[in-house]
Amino acid sequence: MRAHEVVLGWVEHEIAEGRILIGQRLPAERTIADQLRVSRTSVREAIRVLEAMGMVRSGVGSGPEAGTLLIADPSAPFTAAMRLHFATSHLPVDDIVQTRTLLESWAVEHADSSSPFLKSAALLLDAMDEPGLETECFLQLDAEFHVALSQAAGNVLISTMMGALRDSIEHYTLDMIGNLPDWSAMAMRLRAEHRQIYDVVLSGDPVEASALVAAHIEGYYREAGFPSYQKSAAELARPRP
Amino acid sequence: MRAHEVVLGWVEHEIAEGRILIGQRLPAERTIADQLRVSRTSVREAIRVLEAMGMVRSGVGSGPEAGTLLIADPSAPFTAAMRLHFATSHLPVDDIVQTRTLLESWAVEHADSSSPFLKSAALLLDAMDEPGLETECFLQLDAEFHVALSQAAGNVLISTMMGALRDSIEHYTLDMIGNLPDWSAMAMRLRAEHRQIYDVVLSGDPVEASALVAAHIEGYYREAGFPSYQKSAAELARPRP
DNA sequence: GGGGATATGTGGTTAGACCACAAACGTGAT
DNA sequence: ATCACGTTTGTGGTCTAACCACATATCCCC
Repeated sequence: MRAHEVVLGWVEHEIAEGRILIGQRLPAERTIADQLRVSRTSVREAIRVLEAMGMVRSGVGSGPEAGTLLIADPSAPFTAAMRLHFATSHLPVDDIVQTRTLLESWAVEHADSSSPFLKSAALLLDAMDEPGLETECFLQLDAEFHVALSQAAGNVLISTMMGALRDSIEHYTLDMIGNLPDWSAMAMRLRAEHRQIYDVVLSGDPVEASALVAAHIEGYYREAGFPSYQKSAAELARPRP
Repeated sequence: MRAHEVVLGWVEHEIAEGRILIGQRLPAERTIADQLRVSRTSVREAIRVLEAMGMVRSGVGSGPEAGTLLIADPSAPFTAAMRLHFATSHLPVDDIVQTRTLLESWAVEHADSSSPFLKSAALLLDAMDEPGLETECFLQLDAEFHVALSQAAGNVLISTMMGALRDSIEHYTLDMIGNLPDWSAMAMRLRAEHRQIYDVVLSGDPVEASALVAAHIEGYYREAGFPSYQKSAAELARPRP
C-alpha cells in the first residue's frame, strides 16, 4: 500500500471512529506525517484526493479559515467528480433532461409527505418569492428546491445523484436564460409550477405529482431554447400512459 | 491558481485537444514538471487527483504496464468517488435495489436494439456459460452484462450511474452468495433470466423487457437473504400497473 | 491603553536525492 | 548463432530540508 493510501485509510478510520467531525480541522500536515511515519509529501497527496472529492477544504494562514477542514456530508464525494467530469466532456442536454425527469418523477412519486425535507422545500419556495432577487440566486434556490424534493423520498442514492446533478445543471441553466425572451415571465411561471408541485406532493397524490414534475422539467428545457429536445420528457419517464 | 491545479488544467486541455487519447501514456512526471515550470511534487498531486477519479492509472517500471496511462472513458470519474463513498458509509440495500431497478428498467425500455453494446452483452452471456467459472468471475461478468444493457439506451448519464454502481454492487453480491443454499442453482437461474432479458430486448418489446429486468433484480436480492427488502422492485419502478 | 513590530503556525512550493521495479540492452560463454 | 546473465535506462514512489505567503496571536515600546 502506497504511503498516501495509508494516510487516506487513516483519515477514513478517524472519521468512522468519530474522532474527526464535520466542521472540524484535521491535524496539521506535518503532525499527520510525523504520526503516521510518512513524509509530508504523501500526506499532501492524500489531502489532494480528499479535496478533489469534496471532503475537505484547505486554507492557509491562521484562524477559523485556516487549516484543513472536514466539510463532507455523505453525498459530497459525488459532486466534485461530476464537476470535473462535466468540465471535461459536455453531456448532451437530452441525457440530462431524461435523467432529471427519471429521478425526480420517481422521487416525488415515492415522497414521504411528512418528510422534513418538504419543510425545507417550502422555505426555499418562500425565498424564491423575494422581490428583486438576482437571477443567479433564483436558479440556485430552484436547484435546491428540486434536490430537497428528491430527498423527501428517503433514498440516499437518488438524493445523492440529484445533488450531484444540481451543480452541473446550474451551469446549463445560466446559459439557457440568455435564450429566453422574457426571463421574469419564466420566473413567474416556475414559481407557480413549484407551488403546485409542492402542494400536490404534500396532499399525497403521487401519480399527479410525478406527472407535474416531468412536465415542469420538460417545459423548462424546451422553452429555454433547446429545440434538439423533441420528445416529451414526461413520456420518456413514463412511457405507458 | 495552485500549482497542481495548473497541471490539472493542462491535462484536461491536452485531452480536450486530442493530444492524449485513452490508452495512451501521459508524459513522465519529470517531463510535465519541466514543461509547466512546476515541481514534480505538484505534478504528482495532480496525478493523485486524476487517479482518484479513475482517469489515469500509474505503474512503475518499464514497458506497457509502466507510466501513467489515461484510462478514462467518460463515465470513469464517477466510480472512484462512489467507491470511497460506499467504503465510508454503508448504503441501505433497499436503496440500491430501488435505484438499480429504476435505472435498469428505464434503460432496457429505451434500449436501441441495434446498439453495439448489445453485442457486447451477448459475448458476456457466452462467457458466463463457461463451465467451471469462478463465482467471483461470474459476478463480475454479471455486473458487466447489466452495465452493457444500460449502455444500449444511449444515455451517457444513466450508463455512468450504472457503471458507478457496478463496482459497489459487487461487494454486496459477494457477501450475499454466502447466504444462498445452492449457488450453482442460482447461477443457472441467473443465466436463464439473462438470456430471456437479452432476447426480449433484441426483439424490441420494451415494456416486457423492463418488467423482466425489474423482476430479475428483485428476485436476486430477495433470494440472497435480504428479508428487509419487502416491496416488489417491479412495483417500485413502475407503480402504476 | 494603543499600536506597531515580532513570533507562531498553517498550507503552498520547490530542489534534490534515493529507492524499487521492469523492460531493454550488451556482453559474454557455450 | 544462440542463450543466459548482468548492466543500463527510465519509470513511479518516497523522503528530507528548506523556503515562501499568509493570517492570527503575542509582546513590547510609546
